[in-house]
Amino acid sequence: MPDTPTSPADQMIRASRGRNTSARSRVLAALLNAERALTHQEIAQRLDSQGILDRVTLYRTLDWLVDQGLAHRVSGEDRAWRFNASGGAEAHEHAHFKCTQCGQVFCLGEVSTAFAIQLPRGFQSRHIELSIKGVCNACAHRGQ
Amino acid sequence: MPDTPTSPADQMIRASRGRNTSARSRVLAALLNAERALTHQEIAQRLDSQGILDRVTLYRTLDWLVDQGLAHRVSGEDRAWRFNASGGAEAHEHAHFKCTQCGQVFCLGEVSTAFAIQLPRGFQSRHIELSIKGVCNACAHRGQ
DNA sequence: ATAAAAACGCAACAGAGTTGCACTAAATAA
DNA sequence: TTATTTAGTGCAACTCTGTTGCGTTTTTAT
Repeated sequence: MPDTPTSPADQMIRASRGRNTSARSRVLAALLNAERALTHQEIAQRLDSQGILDRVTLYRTLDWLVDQGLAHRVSGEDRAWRFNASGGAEAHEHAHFKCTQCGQVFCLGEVSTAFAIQLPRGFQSRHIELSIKGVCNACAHRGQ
Repeated sequence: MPDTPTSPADQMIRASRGRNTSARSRVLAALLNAERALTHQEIAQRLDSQGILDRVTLYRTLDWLVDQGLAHRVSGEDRAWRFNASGGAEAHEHAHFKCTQCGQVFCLGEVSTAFAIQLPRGFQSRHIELSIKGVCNACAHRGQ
C-alpha cells in the first residue's frame, strides 16, 4: 500500500463527470484540509507553494466543484465568496458562523430549522440559511 | 395643513444628529417608498428622475443612514448591498427572503429564533440572521 | 451676513469576479 | 502507443461594486 494510492480529492473528482486535472485535485485537497470556508484569495495563497494557479482557472475550478456538489459556496459580509468542501452530498441545511471582526466563516452543524415563517403570497421557499454573526474564538481572545 | 409639512423622511433625518441635506432626504424617501430592499443601482435609478446624485454621495448617504439606524443593509448573493428603511429602531431580528431567480431581497416579519445551536468553544454570538432562498411571486408566475 | 464644519462631486483607484480566445493536456479512439 | 477530440487552462482585458483623496459647495451656528 503506497503512500498516495489516490488522494481522497482525486477519488471524489473521479466519481464526478469531468476530467481529473491537477488544478481540481489541488483545489479540492486544499478545501478538504481547511478548517473553515476559504476565499478565493486564501485558496490561492495555500496553493501557490506548489506552483501558481491562474486566477481565472481557480474561479472556474471552484465553480465546477460547486456544480458537482463537491464544494459549497457561502456569501460573507465582505462581498467575497467563500468555499468549503461539502461531504459530497448535496444536503447541507447547516448554519454558518461569520466573525464580524476578522470576517472568517465557519460551518456549524446541522440545524433543526423548526420555525414557522409566513411567506408572502406566491413566494416559494427552497432553502433556509441561518447565519450567526459574532466573534470567533481567536478574535475574542485577541481582545479588541 | 399643507400637502408636505415636512416629509416623513425629513422628520426622521432631523431627529438624528447630522445635517438635513437634499441627498439624505431624497434617498431616505426612496427607501421608505420601496416595497423591498434596494441596491445602490436601483436607488440611483429611482432618484435620477429628480436630478442625478453622485455615485459616491449616494454610497456615503447610505452609510450615514445605516449609521443613524434609519436604514439597514442586507447582503445579497450577488455581492451587492441592499438597503431598506428600518422602522427607526435598531431592533431588526427579522428574516430575509432572497429570490434565486431575480436576486431581489424582501424583508420578512420578526422571527422567533428558538433554535439551540451549539457554537464552538470561545465563539460568541451577537446576532442571528435567517434568510430564506426561493422564488418570489413574480418569478414564480413568470415561469422559468 | 459670516465663518466653520459637514456634505458633496469629481477623478482616480481597488478588489472580486467574468468573458473571449488561443493554447495545452486529459480522455478516448485508432 | 500514437493520434484525435474536446474539456480545461492561461492570458489579457473588462465589468461591477465600492472606496479614497481632495478641492468646492451647502448647512448650520454665530
